[in-house]
Amino acid sequence: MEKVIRTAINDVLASWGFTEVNFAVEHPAELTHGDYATNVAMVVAKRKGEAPRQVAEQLVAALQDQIEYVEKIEIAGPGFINFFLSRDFFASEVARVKTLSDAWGRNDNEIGQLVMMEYTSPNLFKPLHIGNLVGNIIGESISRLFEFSGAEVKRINYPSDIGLTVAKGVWGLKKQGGDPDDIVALGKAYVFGNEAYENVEEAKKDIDDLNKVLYEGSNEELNEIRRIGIATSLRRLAELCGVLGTKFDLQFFESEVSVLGKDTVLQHVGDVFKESEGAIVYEGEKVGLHTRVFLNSKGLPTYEAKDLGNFLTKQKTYPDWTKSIIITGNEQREYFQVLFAVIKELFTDVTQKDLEHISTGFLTLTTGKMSSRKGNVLTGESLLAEIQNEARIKAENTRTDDVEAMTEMVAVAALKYQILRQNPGSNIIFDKEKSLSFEGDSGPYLQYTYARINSVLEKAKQAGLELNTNTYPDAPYEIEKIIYRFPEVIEEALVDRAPHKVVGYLTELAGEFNSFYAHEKIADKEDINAPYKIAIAEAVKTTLENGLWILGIKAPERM
RNA sequence: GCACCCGUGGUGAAAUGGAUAUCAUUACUGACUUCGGAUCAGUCGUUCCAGGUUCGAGUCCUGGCGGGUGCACCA
Repeated sequence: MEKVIRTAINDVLASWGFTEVNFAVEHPAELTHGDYATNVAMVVAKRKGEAPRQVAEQLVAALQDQIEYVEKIEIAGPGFINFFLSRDFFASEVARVKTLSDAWGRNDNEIGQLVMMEYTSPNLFKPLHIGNLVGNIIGESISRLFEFSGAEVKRINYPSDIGLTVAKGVWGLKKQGGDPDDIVALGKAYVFGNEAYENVEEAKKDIDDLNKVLYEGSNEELNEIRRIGIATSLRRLAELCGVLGTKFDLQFFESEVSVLGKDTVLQHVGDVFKESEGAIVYEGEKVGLHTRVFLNSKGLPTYEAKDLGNFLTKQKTYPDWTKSIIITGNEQREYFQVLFAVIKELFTDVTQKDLEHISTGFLTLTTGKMSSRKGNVLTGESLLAEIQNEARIKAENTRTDDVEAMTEMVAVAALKYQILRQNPGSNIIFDKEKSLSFEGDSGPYLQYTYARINSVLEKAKQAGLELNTNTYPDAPYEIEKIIYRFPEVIEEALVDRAPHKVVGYLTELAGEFNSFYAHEKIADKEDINAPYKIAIAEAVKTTLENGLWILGIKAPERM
């Protein structure tokens, strides 16, 4: 509808000889200002040399009765043009939701795109970091937005299986003993190794040497410890991804890509890279960035060279890629600018495609309750576990037959909602109480609303009522004015890489539905509008279902 | 030191340069013999400071103040 109005306005502007006018068509904050509003009159007023209101009057005259479903056009304030949609429009949208069902909200804006989406990317030998968890949740949601818009998405995990972190873990296992097959022992070994590295000069040297030995692969015993530890970490990661709802298409390991990265760097010493103090560096200053080391003075590839190798490996695997998106914490923002500058300098054909880095904020807790658990650092795993413990209590009070499944559903919803409710780049202050409160802004609130609709629809069915969109009351319900906006929200959320717009929309939809529910009896046999109210309930259900899918939150039939 | 990001009710957030800054929560008030009260209705309360650009600034520019992050061999 927005596009229809936009096109109609552009046609009029073209007839006046104006092209490329940058104006907005949006939903006004106030419902009294109509369903859509535009500022176009104020934008062209200057170019046309007339007062905004005067321009608006001419536009309204030209548009009057020209747009289907627009019933009334008004001029307001300094020159806003407000469009009021007809009652039939809302009814036709409710009917459309029913028709489209699973496809409701989808578009084909990204059709033909092959998106390589890299996210989560943890350090093996170490419990899943809180940042990895945040990245996973945001990455999965943006992946789904792309898929909902017709793109093909390849989910890629790029775990670090070699390097200092692994060396610390292997060293810890050697020193302390412990079975590399045991995830708990692995975690302890890493903590031990990390502490020693930071505090004991001798240990630091040991670990650095061990790191080099692991790179070379020259010690069978150490190789074996590393191999088993990696397998253990990956198993654990797969478990967590299962709970979170992510399935990777591919995993590229640092150890696999590092040779390619190193060779590429060595081939371009002199033209792209320089030698400096025994290391091979890229001088980012020439493009307004900073210098970074690609090969250290021992000749080992750093994160930089490995990431270069990672990019090349991805490119080789998917030669037809059109977008490469990497999601990490925002402390790596400037780093990725340098990396992208290097890639573009090395491979000129890449400039035709999109390299994108999406950065996520830090997650901290409101209360000291979780973080102060003595000695325990907050990890992605411990956060999820804590939420699950609380969620279990709630799940026991639901109407479900499967408490374990419900616990997981509610816990994941609570966590994902809190992370996805705000702009990906801004820091998240996590409030466990609120996340599970089931009231207001929360994942479980959306799930509850969904389950409730389902229950009402069940009741209606038992009463022998059937959905029908042919008869409806003269005035549209408020909820109808929210439902039809879903596809627009999806489009905007993808363009802005902003799943939080979907969250905000669904929360408003759920709130509006609950209000509708409180004021109108839906399954009432005596009511001639009951079939239409059922259609509305059905439409909200479909919208919630599709929207929650974008967020990676499950919609329970009962709870 | 330099660079990047950020500063919105008590708290947590939203707002392609648009109309009276929105939502949730807290506190207070009110509504259930009800299709699920895990609900609904209402009241109180906000753009860090100083300039500038604009018909119009939370948003853009300049300068402060406050916070976070990054800046050579970690990832």
